Amino acid sequence: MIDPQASPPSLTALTTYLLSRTGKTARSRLAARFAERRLRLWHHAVLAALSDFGPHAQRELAVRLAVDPSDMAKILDELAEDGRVDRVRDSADRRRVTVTLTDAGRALLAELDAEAAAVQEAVLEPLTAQERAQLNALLSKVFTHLTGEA
Amino acid sequence: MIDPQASPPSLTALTTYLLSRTGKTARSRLAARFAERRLRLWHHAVLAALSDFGPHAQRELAVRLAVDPSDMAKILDELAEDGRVDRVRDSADRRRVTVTLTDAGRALLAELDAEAAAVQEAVLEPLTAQERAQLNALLSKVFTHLTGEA
DNA sequence: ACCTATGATGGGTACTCACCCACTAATTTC
DNA sequence: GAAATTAGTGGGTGAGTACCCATCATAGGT
Repeated sequence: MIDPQASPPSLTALTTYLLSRTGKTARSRLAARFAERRLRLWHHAVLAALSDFGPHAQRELAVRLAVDPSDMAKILDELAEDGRVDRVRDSADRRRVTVTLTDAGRALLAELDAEAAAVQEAVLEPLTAQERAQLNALLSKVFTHLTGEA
Repeated sequence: MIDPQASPPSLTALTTYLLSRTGKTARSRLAARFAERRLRLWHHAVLAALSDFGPHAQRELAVRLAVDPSDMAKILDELAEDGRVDRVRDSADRRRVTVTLTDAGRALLAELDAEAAAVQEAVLEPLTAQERAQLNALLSKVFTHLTGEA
């Protein structure tokens, strides 16, 4: 019987391969948890953006998260349906819709954050607190480099 | 104007978020390079597995790389069409097909490895050699933990 | 020899995801 | 005030992916 887990060493030697694989499992694990609530990762990102930056016009949200405005509308539909966000027409510019986080939205965000933390705990389990800090610092460098160069 | 690069801090604080994002860009960059050759990442993985472990029966390859046997057949179709692998019926068990890397396959693998190295160089550019070694060691721990627990 | 199990293959399906176009309403420009 | 621009929305499309099933040839068990 062949061990399915044994990936080719010439691949596991690549840091980007490890990055890709571990990132993928982390994302899919969280996505699976969210799916039980009929939510996707974008819902979490939108709630987080609203919490971090305050109310947004829809288009601003879409630009910030690099999502198609049309898709953002659909995501907000679902969040608004459950009362997680409020959408109110801007009285100054009646084309715009200002999106605000509701209390229910804040509550949901806290739950989703907890889910994310739980997944992270499971993924980073073999690392000490020091190593986790190291990893985060290294990845932050890479991330800002990647997002900054585009 | 809103900066599209500015992700919510509460997300970038999550190591798994950074893991997911950086892994995704690394993978998609390499996939884009491979696509120019009409290849996908699986082609690289298959060639690497054949190089690292030697000839395989098709099913063994599929199990090892966790790919559906049906999909493996299609991948090998494409590699065989360009003469990158040889597929010969096993004379002992004529159901099995033994897949072997050809010289042309080895040559292609070298090129794909170079592409992967180039992408990795671009992604990890801001890190020193020491930091890269650290990152690789940390990710290796996480990776073996994740693949081992399933 | 018969029955069951296995390897390879072809074909098709379901699902996600990013993307794009058309349309309406409202605003700005000239 | 007519024309051009912008915000939001609905609808649809195409690529990519992971499955799943049916089939055929071959082996192995009894």
